[in-house]
Amino acid sequence: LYAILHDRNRNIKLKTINVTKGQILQRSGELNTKVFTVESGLLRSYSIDNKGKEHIYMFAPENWIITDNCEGDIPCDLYIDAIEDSTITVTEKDFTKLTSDRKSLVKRINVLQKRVIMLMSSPALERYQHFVETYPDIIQRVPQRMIASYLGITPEALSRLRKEISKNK
Amino acid sequence: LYAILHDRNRNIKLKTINVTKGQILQRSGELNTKVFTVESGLLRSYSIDNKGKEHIYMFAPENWIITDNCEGDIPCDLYIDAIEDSTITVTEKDFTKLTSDRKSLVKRINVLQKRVIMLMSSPALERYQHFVETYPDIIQRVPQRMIASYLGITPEALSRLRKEISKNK
DNA sequence: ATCACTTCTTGACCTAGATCAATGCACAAT
DNA sequence: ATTGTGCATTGATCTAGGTCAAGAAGTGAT
Repeated sequence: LYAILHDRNRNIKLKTINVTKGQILQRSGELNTKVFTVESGLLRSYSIDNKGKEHIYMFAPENWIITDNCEGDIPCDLYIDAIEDSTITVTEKDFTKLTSDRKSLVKRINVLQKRVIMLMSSPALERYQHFVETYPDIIQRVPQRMIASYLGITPEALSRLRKEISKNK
Repeated sequence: LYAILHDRNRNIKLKTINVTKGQILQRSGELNTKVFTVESGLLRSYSIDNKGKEHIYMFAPENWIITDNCEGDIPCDLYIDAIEDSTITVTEKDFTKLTSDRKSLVKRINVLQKRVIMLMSSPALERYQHFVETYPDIIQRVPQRMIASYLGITPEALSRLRKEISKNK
């Protein structure tokens, strides 16, 4: 499928690239028309608030799609970079119109819904436990401060939470 | 279009109903296969945490679609009820597979993305101001405690924020 | 081996927002 | 008119988590 569309040369760029840990693929403020599909490795997207603090919006391990979900001509909010050396496929957003199906969009909305609900209604401890259960693999692969950032707390707070948990066992 | 599909009688129920203020359309824990399209009026979806506290997930004024975004056989997390007397169209989720287009899903993801980022990185005051700018009409139509719930704070906190704002003007 | 760099931890203190409780206020029902 | 009933406000206090600062412990580069 990819090949066919590529051959027809419909203004579609589709390439597989290798990125190294730390490499930034996308910056806040840029116009973004790219969607990244992770073949191997781990990416993340994050915003930086007006105090300069990072807030991780999403982790993208193997087989995830990651992008800043913004309209074509509006500068986007998120940075995207590689947490591990990764191999990724880069597609234009308008190409994903053809491929990314309803199902995966709905799935993404599901995840976001849970996220919003958790952020509003659960204390940090529960958010952490939920994260551990839901993404046990990611825990192993990223530094704790990133987990903290994803959970919306400071690394210090997470450290104390974990201490508390290990004490109560 | 509706009429045609309806006529063909493909297991699709599509009806327009009137609901009165306070009427509950959907409860957490139920299996939900419905999508509500608001013709007129105002609905909301919300979760109730384990302390019994409501957290508004979404407001749906005219022309919005509201549903619990959960898989077919998984009990859902959200309640949906009417804040105003409303006229709504009820469709089955599998019907929306045919109609709800990519564009509206993507739009929804946009809104959620902003929401998550705001929840994590902005203090209550900024979230409130952002809400006022983004949904000026809704402010007029719902009690403050619901705005507070949407923002993830208590009514008391919102009251004090507003006091602060009016003082500084 | 050591220096630089980053992560994690711990302690002391601070603050945004929560909680609890009382009061005032509007408006609907009798 | 008056008695609810729910909403908004205000005050007093409390707490989860933030901030700041200082170690400890791991990791890589020279």
